[in-house]
Amino acid sequence: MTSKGGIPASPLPKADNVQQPVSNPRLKIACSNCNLRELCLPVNLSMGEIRQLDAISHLKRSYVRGDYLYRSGGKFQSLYAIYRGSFKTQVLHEDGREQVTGFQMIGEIIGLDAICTDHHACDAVALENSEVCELPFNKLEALSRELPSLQRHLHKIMSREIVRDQGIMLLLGSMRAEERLAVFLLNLSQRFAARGLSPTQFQLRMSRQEIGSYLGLKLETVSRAFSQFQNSGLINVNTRSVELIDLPGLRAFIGKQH
Amino acid sequence: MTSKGGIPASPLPKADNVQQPVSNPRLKIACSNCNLRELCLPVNLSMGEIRQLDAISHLKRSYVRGDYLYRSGGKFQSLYAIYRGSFKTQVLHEDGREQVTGFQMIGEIIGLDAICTDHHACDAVALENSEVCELPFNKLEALSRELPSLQRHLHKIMSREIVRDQGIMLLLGSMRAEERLAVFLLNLSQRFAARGLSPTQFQLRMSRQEIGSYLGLKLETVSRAFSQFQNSGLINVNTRSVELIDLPGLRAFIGKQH
DNA sequence: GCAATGGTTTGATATATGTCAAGATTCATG
DNA sequence: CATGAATCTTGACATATATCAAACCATTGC
Repeated sequence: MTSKGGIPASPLPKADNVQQPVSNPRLKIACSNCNLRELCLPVNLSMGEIRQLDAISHLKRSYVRGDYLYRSGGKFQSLYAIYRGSFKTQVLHEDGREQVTGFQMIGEIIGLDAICTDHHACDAVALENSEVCELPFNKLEALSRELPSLQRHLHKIMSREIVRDQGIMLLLGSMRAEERLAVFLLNLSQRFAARGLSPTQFQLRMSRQEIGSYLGLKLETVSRAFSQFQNSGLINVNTRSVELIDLPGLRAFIGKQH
Repeated sequence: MTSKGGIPASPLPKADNVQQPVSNPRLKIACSNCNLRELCLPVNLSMGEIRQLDAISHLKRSYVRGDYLYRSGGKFQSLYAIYRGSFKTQVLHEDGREQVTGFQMIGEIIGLDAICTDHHACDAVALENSEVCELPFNKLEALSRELPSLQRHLHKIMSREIVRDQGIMLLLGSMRAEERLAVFLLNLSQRFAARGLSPTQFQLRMSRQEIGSYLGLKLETVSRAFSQFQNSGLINVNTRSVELIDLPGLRAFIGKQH
């Protein structure tokens, strides 16, 4: 989701990874070295505990834009921690309608929707070149019975997802088009900031159509709202590159009448 | 949520509840004797395990319409299993906007949104005379480390909430007013059926305004949609008492153009 | 049983967003 | 570098839902 695709290109110590073939030192890196606090699993865990978690996880192959990480209806095996790149999740309705339910970036956990039925309830599609850490759920559950802090963290991640969804309900149910876009941009900004990236300048990894689907708007409406913000001097936008010029102004815009 | 207020008036064996002052036999009753399968906690648990769960839970006092079970920002202590009656949950935005995020009925678990921050992210308000079982979350977590089936069940409940929310996003993001109401009515119908109540005749416990808030519509639009369904012969509606005359017709209505 | 209150229905009108269409820009590919 | 395919922007117009308003109905408390 950064202009160069994910985390800074700090070299990954592949050579260290010898005595544990399944182990994945990248999980640790993705999660402890990137200002990700609270976003990924190993928070509040000791190094020993992180090693245990490492031992059950493994890095999956790369995905390019459009690749499916999983599909709705597919058998649930694992959660995935995004290690590089970004994904969208979308739900499908029988009648062909589809709705983007979220955009996930580095450090975020994906796949929680599948636990309740043992089958995925949505698609997860790569928005760019991406990699994930696979976390087999059975092993994760077993380990979290051993490690109360991991257990609590897993619960928090699920709860956070519920709260996030409630925020989107509020957005979809009671905000006007431009407010929705402002919320969207400010949320991206905040998430980039949490990753040590610029909160004011970034590349969008998704199309107007995908943003529209997420925000409950048509792509033309999204485009017009971008132009409107540009004309108001709140942002600079050129197709997918965005600069937030007036963050307080954007915040103040939400909730205003007209 | 039933016309007479929740579960059938089977007598509650209060007298049995002597040797364990904190114990709550009602949890068992609410969850194993009411066709609630999968809705409440003790599913897939042995009687011994249910007893352990009973031991950590206790019945809270009654609530009347308008009473708060908890408020946004309040300290998180417990989850609540609805034992009688029904609640709504609502999120509040700084600017005064509020949005109903769900209506919960007997057997459903409420409070999951609070885990991630240790503070409630929404209000829970009684829609009628109601009672809940309080489940102190620390104890629930400790017990679920002991009982893998309880652990899995807790995860499923959280995951189900995520999936439910995604369904509402789809509804809010891409359905027309009448479709939204049809989805709402069919969802109520299915939940009543799961409780052994009539799927076609029931009393609404919430106002047009509350339905509208949940569905992202104004109360007048909700009222018009009800009238429209009545005129089409799909339902009979008189203020808050509803009869679904043509369930297949209602289902077919969703996704239709115009 | 009546008044008062809050909730519901229905109508007339306004408005935000959707729809359709054309042109411009960007991106991918050979 | 040239070509074609996506994607994005902008305009004109259509439409679903919101807004405002009035009447109606149901429930509560006296």
